[in-house]
Amino acid sequence: MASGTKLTAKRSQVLEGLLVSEKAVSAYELTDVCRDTLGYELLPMSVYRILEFLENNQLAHRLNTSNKYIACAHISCDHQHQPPQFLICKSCHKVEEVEVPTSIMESVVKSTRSAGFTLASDHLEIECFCTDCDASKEVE
Amino acid sequence: MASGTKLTAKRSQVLEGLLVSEKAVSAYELTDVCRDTLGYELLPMSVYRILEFLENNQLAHRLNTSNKYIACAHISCDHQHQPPQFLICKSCHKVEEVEVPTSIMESVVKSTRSAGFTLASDHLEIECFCTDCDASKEVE
DNA sequence: AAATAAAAGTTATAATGTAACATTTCTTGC
DNA sequence: GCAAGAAATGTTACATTATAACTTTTATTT
Repeated sequence: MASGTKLTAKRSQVLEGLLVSEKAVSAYELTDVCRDTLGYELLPMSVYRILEFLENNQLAHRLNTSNKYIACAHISCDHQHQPPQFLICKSCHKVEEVEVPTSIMESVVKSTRSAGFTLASDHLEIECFCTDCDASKEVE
Repeated sequence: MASGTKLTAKRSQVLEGLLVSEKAVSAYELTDVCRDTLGYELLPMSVYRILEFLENNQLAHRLNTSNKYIACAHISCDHQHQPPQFLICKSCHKVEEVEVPTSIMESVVKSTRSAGFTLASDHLEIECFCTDCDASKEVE
């Protein structure tokens, strides 16, 4: 845990909510999960604040593509990882976290630099359909 | 233009609004631009609908990362392009549209497939800081 | 011109996110 | 231990983004 901060009871509750969700959830959905499934009373404002804390401490990721949150897949690891690449199902919000190959990351950084930009995100988000949702689409 | 649909006056107005904006704008911001800069009266609901149309007809892109919209850089082209990669300044919302190298796209598709997902998006979004905003950050 | 389809208007409301300030809880130096 | 300050959380209000449902207008087709 970084920078003199603490994983308080409330913060643990929100993290627990993320972990039991098993998919990306919005702050409001997470508030519901905490109350309905876990019995924790939290207001959305608190959930937002706590999510920000979890993000800053590498315990959760915010998926900008869908305005949802997910627990980091490497909470219990003590070693460094490559930047994550999130495969996000647009339909059911299931998320797979895979590592971005170094070669890709280099290429992205390169094209970013040559356009006069510097990278601001620690991950890539890819919008997908998972096997289940893809199959159900084909039946249409 | 695809599928028997028409670029009506209103749709042209919204596209014009996107073009004069020169950065990514939200549907509500675009409503303001259309009224204040161009003199077109449009309600946000109409703007949303028209943006959806423009997107379906490759005239605009929705940036999921920031819930904003931008005109396609290749409106007047008649040839096919590689999938675009958007470099989006988190601070001022300036957007650079560059082509995704084939090698990267292949790698992304590959890692997507091997995780059991299929690609659902026609572009990549990269969160960045542009030169101006990056510089102003360093001064802090 | 009547029937139909497409587009746009209108109203209401849902969902997502943040600002500002109050209160409570936790540290820390004494 | 306790007072002072810092950190966390509670609370209220509101801003922003987005969509649902229905009506009216405009365009197309026969």
